Amino acid sequence: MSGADDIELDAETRLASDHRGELRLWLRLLTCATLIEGEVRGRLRERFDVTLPRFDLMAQLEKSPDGLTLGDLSRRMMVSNGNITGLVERLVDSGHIVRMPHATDRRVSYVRLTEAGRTEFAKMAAQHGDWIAQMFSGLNAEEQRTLLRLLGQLKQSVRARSEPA
Amino acid sequence: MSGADDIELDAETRLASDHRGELRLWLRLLTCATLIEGEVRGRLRERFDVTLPRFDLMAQLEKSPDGLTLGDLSRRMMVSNGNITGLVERLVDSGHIVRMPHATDRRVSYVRLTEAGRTEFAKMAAQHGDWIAQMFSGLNAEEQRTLLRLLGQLKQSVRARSEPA
DNA sequence: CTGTGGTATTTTAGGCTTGAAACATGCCGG
DNA sequence: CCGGCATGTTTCAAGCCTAAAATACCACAG
Repeated sequence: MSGADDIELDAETRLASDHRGELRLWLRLLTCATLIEGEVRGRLRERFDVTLPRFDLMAQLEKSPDGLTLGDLSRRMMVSNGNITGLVERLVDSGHIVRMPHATDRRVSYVRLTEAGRTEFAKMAAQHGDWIAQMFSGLNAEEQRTLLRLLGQLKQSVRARSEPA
Repeated sequence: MSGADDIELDAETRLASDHRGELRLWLRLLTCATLIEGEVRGRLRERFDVTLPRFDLMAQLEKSPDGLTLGDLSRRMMVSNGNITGLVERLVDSGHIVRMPHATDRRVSYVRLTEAGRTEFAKMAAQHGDWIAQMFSGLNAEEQRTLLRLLGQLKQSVRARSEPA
């Protein structure tokens, strides 16, 4: 690909390869994500002395009371396998989660919240929801719906053009 | 703003503290950012053997031909000071950028692209623009405008509710 | 001058993250 | 049974990132 006969400047000012609009949009999206993430990270650390990746992992487990394998976690959190190994190790050390062997397949290890982990997570999640809601409160219900829809489209668009697996 | 009379009609299903909609929106925003970032990171590594943070730093310098201080970089890239120190060190080692002392203030150090750095960056930036444009191509011009506007609102909303400095 | 408070950068300790290679098992055709 | 390929997890080296403390310097009041 990239053939691009961008030699000719089409119409008047805009070259065939002028992607400023999309770059601007991407930059703004990234700024929003970075701002929100930074805010959440700081508050979790201050008020609960927990890191964002740990919180995210616990959130995944909360949604799956029967436990998840490390591979499940890796896919759902969209991070590498090796990353999960370390995260799980630290959360086991702190008593928030436990490992359980798979009944028959000795390769896989399930992981789930402990009682203490679930209790702790519930407190954090409640606050977390409030923080997020507050940060999005500058958009009314319809604007939120529109944003959700457009981001859904974007997600599909990105997926379609990245890993056509 | 924020008024949100969510009292009405939450009689049965929706509690006052139900922030599922906002959480869903945040999750989707984060997914989009993660997907795009991962895609860009992978391609930069494969085709140019460069990391995303290095690319980002060079992009900032490209926009400021007269150079930037480490503090400028830290603020614009929204990362910590210490992070910039290490990033700059590696980019100096690889010959992409150079440090220049401030004329009178010996605390500050300016940094700018070398000729080689600028040339290398130009190649990367052209590709980068194409990748981004392609990933956003599932949205038409109007949808992109709307998304840009809503993200702008979100950005303001987050800023207003985080650091009222 | 000289202390005092502020700004720019670096250092430090710890944790997160990746991609690739190594391990450990499971599965299956022959 | 057994070799070979696939799958799940860990290890490894390198780099990214943060918050906080330390360092270096400037400016300015006295």
